[in-house]
Amino acid sequence: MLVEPARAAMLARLLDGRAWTATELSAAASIRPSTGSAHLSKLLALGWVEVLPQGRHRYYRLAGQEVAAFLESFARLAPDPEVRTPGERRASEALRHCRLCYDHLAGRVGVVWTEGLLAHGWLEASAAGYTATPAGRRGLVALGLAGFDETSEPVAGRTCMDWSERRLHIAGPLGRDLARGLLTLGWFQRDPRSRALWVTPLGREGYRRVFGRPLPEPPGSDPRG
Amino acid sequence: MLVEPARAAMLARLLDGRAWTATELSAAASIRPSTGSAHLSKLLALGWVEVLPQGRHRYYRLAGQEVAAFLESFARLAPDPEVRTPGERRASEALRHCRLCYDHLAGRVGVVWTEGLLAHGWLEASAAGYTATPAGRRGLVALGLAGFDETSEPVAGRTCMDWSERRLHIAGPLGRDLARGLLTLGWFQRDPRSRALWVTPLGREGYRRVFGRPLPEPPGSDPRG
DNA sequence: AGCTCATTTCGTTCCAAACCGAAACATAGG
DNA sequence: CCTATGTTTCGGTTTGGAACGAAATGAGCT
Repeated sequence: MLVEPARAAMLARLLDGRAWTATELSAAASIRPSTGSAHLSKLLALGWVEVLPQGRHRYYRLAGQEVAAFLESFARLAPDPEVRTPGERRASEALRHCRLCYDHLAGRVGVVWTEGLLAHGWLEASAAGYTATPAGRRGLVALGLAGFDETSEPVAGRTCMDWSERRLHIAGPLGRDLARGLLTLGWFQRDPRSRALWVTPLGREGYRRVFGRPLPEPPGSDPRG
Repeated sequence: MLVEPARAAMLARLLDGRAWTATELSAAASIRPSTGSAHLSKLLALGWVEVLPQGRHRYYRLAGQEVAAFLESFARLAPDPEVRTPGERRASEALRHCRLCYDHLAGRVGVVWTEGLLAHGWLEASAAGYTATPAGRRGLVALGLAGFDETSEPVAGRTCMDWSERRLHIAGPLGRDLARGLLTLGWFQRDPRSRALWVTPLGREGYRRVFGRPLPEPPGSDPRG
């Protein structure tokens, strides 16, 4: 059941790709830990989440990309939850602008990054999705990203349909490595309370340097250059 | 809710891409029409199905390819429903062998058709999925398929992940036209009670003629040549 | 108009499951 | 050991919604 509010809230929390404790997930769903535990054991039985016991904590995370992709595709179909307060509006807008879709960039920024890489010849469309070109590997390594050097395996990625933009963006191993690298580089910063990502000044400047044009600003932001 | 048995049965029935009356769908779910009507109005409110009133009948069908793709991806994640009786086993095996996934071929046969067309150079992988090559268009037209002549729009298709085979196959407009054409040609025949497709002798012979090798038989079938 | 049949609406019953609090269990740390 | 904390299990309450039958609605047919 996906429309069950408590489970939906827990799964939404897990969609940032991180592992969360049972108590944290229960809090995210505004229910008591005992109730949350029951939900988590159901999700565990379904095989949608997996658990990593660490000491007295039990960290839950999504069981894999397939589950994440399924949940994202559900978000694309489900009617937008009602947005009432200004705070909710801001949060929703932040998600549409840039977020983690399990392990890769999504939202407006994820899409323009993907399309920029394609236009730049750093990414190539293949049967199943995307592949990094030799020029792209060199370029990414030059930016300081690890895991794209020539000696390693050919890095492939699949496509992922964005529920907010309704356009394709890069996912799969390639998308994951790219997002990881850009986070490590400090071009993006995680919102600790959601799966939204904030573009740092470093990231904005880096995008302009690589692609020769400014990164789109989130609507409603201060329109200074 | 997708695990609700009645709704799941109705949606499974609709996954063959056809439109069904409220009574037929209720029967497929083994519930009374009044109960079925309540479910259908919920699905309607969600935007997952749409209704086409015709006389005193109201024909329901899936609201589009996105919904169908979502339901198929759910089937890929959900644990296989328990198969008990020999009849259920036969039905399940028929679905795995060849079925309609909303509007295009799926199952083993859908996958080998796709891979055959690719190997043959009639289909080409592109960014978003597949495109028919000029040679492919000529070949398909020569087989008697409509809608692939050179003068018409370039026919593009997207990929669809098969829940039973876990391999990609051709969907989208191209996949739809291909399935329609092959049905019209009499190479496949619909099972009136499910979304299974039966390969006719014509279809078996046609496949061998085009691809130079026999179509895989469903396991457990009579192994005569 | 009167009949039939498909569908929906309404009223009601009933069960599954969502929820909580208390208690049990497990692990970390003093 | 003993305590503090995170998690699950257990009982019990409550509620949402899935189900049915009866009646209302609406479209075709004669």
